[in-house]
Amino acid sequence: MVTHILVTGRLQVIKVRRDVFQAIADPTRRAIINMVAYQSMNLNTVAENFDISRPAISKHIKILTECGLIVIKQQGRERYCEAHLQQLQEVNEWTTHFKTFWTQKLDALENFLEQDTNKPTENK
Amino acid sequence: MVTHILVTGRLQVIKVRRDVFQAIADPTRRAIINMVAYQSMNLNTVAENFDISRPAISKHIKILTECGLIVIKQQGRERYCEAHLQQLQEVNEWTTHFKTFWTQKLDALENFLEQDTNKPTENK
DNA sequence: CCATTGCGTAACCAAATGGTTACACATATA
DNA sequence: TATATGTGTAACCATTTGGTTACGCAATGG
Repeated sequence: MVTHILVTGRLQVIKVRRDVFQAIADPTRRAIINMVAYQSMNLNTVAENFDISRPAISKHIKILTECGLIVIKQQGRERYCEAHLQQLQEVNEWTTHFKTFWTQKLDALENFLEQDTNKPTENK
Repeated sequence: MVTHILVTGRLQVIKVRRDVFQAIADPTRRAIINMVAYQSMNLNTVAENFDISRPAISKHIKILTECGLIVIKQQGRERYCEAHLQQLQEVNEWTTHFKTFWTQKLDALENFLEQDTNKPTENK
């Protein structure tokens, strides 16, 4: 079911059928994205880079297409995976809101914290 | 099992037992993060803002603590959820790598795409 | 001291996830 | 035309996920 409709740039309508946060939760899918980001690649070539079976990769790619991160271009019997990573903007913006948490080292919160982390009391 | 050990700022060691990408995949957990980011809140108060049960929220918060995004401060019988969002840096950086995908509107790829999206042929 | 509040957790459950093997089928290719 | 290649998908499976209710227990407050 369509959960979002976003219009990017020039009337390019992308129907998102799946939460992009959930799509990138899986490490294999992130690896696929890294792999095809700057070089389109057919499905079998992608699959050869992993230990899991070709159908498993096929499923992952299907999920990525469902949220628009990958677009398939059929070419003869081959299907090329093209990265369309505009959807990652949502993730980038959400995390950017919290950028102060890792850029400001010594805000009041961390000062407070350091009081109990001075002694690195540890667990197992 | 500990999957990462990161040292931030001043010898503050965070043991990450869970992938942060997976932790933020759930919309409820993202809502919790938004809620406590700038104002610590005890668990029951967090739970009151959701339709799901208090134990369900408790589980979500446990997951968030397992990847270091939230730290619990016990205060009497109450447990305050404090946001420690440094881990989101990993997500922010990964998505930032692909920023050109949504900032450069007219790279060769999109030009090509517009050829087939000019007519918004549609599906349901 | 007793009731209430705030919380963790166990036990349970349905659905989603991530993998597999087996098969079908269209496109290349010899 | 026969075979090999590239791929989707069905059927199946174990595990994980996200929720519930029920219970226990320490801290608070009357």
